[in-house]
Amino acid sequence: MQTTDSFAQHAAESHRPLDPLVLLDARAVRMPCKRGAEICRAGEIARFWYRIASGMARQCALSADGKRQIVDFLAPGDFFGFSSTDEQPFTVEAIVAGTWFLRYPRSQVEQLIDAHPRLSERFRKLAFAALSRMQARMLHLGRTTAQQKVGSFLVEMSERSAQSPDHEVRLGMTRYDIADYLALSVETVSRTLTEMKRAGLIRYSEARAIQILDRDALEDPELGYS
Amino acid sequence: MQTTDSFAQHAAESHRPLDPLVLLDARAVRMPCKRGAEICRAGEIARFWYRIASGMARQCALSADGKRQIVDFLAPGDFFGFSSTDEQPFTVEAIVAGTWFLRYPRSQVEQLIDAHPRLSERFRKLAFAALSRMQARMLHLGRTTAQQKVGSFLVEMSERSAQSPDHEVRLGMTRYDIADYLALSVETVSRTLTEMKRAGLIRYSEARAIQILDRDALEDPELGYS
DNA sequence: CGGGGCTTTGAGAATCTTCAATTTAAGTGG
DNA sequence: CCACTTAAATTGAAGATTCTCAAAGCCCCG
Repeated sequence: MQTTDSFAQHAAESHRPLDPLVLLDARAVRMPCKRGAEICRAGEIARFWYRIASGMARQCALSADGKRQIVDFLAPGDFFGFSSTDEQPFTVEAIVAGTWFLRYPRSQVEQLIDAHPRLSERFRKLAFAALSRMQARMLHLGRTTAQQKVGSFLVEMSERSAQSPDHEVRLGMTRYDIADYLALSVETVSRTLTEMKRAGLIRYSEARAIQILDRDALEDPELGYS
Repeated sequence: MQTTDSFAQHAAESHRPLDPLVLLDARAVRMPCKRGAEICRAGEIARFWYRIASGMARQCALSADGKRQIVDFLAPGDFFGFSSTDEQPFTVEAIVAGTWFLRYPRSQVEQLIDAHPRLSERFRKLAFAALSRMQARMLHLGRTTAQQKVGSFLVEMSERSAQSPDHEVRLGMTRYDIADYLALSVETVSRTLTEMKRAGLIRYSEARAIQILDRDALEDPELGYS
């Protein structure tokens, strides 16, 4: 259901003698980047497709009036840089130190896709999955209260990241990024998290690493605080 | 940039002797549906792809707790029903009388796509475009104030619909649908529209047909009312 | 012409934002 | 490695916006 699954899928299907994704990875360049560094910029010619190898990144859009807004967070395994035109639609920036990404030359990838129907299907479904995920996210952002927004955000992030046994979510991004993404003020995000901590729904390992104690209450605040 | 363009693209490229989309349309069944009727339902086996021929529809998601939310409005030309799994991800319902849609058998379409790389590319880009549009919409929904949400919604709808010379937008959907979509209360939507009317930014032809008088002010409320 | 859904308007309560200040964490250079 | 500098997170209080509850008017359709 998520692009994050792509690594798992890859592993699961590796018994196939000739998985075309291997051909694709042979064309990729693996690159590091620092916290805050730009991986690609909106408006540039889209000569590459990308995938996060490790770390985390934010995908930003620029509105007409020049304001930047985060439209997605990218975790290891996530592809990005797709465009229906020749222009990169979004800017992507690393948000944690030690972020690595893979860069695929678009022209070569498209040639490969044309030659391998299975690869074509794979990428079509990749795009469909990204689309579903994006629409599913609108469910979260479309929530009305800060409690609901932050709660479903935490649950979403925990589902996207590899589940650690203690339900810890390593967020990586700052409160400012979360606020931007959820269309809330930083103060409200902070206050809401504090409130959830007080109510026993979450626990802090660090400011950016949170343990989920009551998942159901996060998804539906009615249950948590009466 | 929008899936709405697909008809225009089709026309523009019709000089080609064998546009593969023609092959695809030959497999389609054209079907009418009444206002409120369900075209497809979330959770069903995804045996078809669909396209709106005329009228308008709403795409709804069901959250875990059973609440329905509108994640997109579909206009003539828009494809839908894509899934990365075998399940239909969303429910789609007609919202105006006289809505017609096209239904494409998925298995046949996928066979055609495998056989025609150009068609494959077309659908890949279709999915990418839908993705961009979805993310662009998050810019709108991510706005903080009701003024900004409703304003950018009107502008978006006017851009998606065929531009009439007097900048009239035929919305089709009710205030309830708009409120659901923008995560606002019906009353706030109504009050905001009334306020915009008073400020001279819009004019009503009917309740669901609105003329845009000051597009810039709608996109950036700072300009409109000081 | 009656009914039901849709739209609008009002007023009070709840929520969120803004402005301001403090505390905590992180990064830098000596 | 520590002191220093800057960024991030938290908390408080006042003001603005939005939501909820309630009711009235409108309009299409049968």
